Amino acid sequence: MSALKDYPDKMTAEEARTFRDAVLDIVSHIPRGMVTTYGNIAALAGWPSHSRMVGRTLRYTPGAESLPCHRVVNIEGRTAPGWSRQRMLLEEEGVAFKANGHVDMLRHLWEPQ
DNA sequence: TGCTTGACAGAAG
DNA sequence: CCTTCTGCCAAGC
Repeated sequence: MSALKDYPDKMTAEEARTFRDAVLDIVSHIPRGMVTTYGNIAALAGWPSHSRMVGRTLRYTPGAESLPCHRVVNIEGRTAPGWSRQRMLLEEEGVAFKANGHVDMLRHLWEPQ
């Protein structure tokens, strides 16, 4: 039995560039007052197992600061460790946080069709 | 080449 | 709810 995945398991340099561009494009389309998750972005970009790469891309790609990357949280609604300003930015656009400090995902999760 | 480190996800205790 | 562990995979050392 061949255990083939429905997506490639490793990226070529060119695929990595395509992935990065897709991630940045998706992030740029997140509406005000909404958030999405690393895993969701990775899946939309065509690499479902690369959620960690999404975070890496946003953190280290020059120019990502000009995108609404504060609207990216983990699937539980937790904000990025060591970036307290993220919560501030989200609250400014009306995103509600629960008592446990997580984003209320039921109200603010954005999932494009 | 091999081990460690994460802006993750999910499960376990 | 919180911490820790495992699986994941590119990057750094």
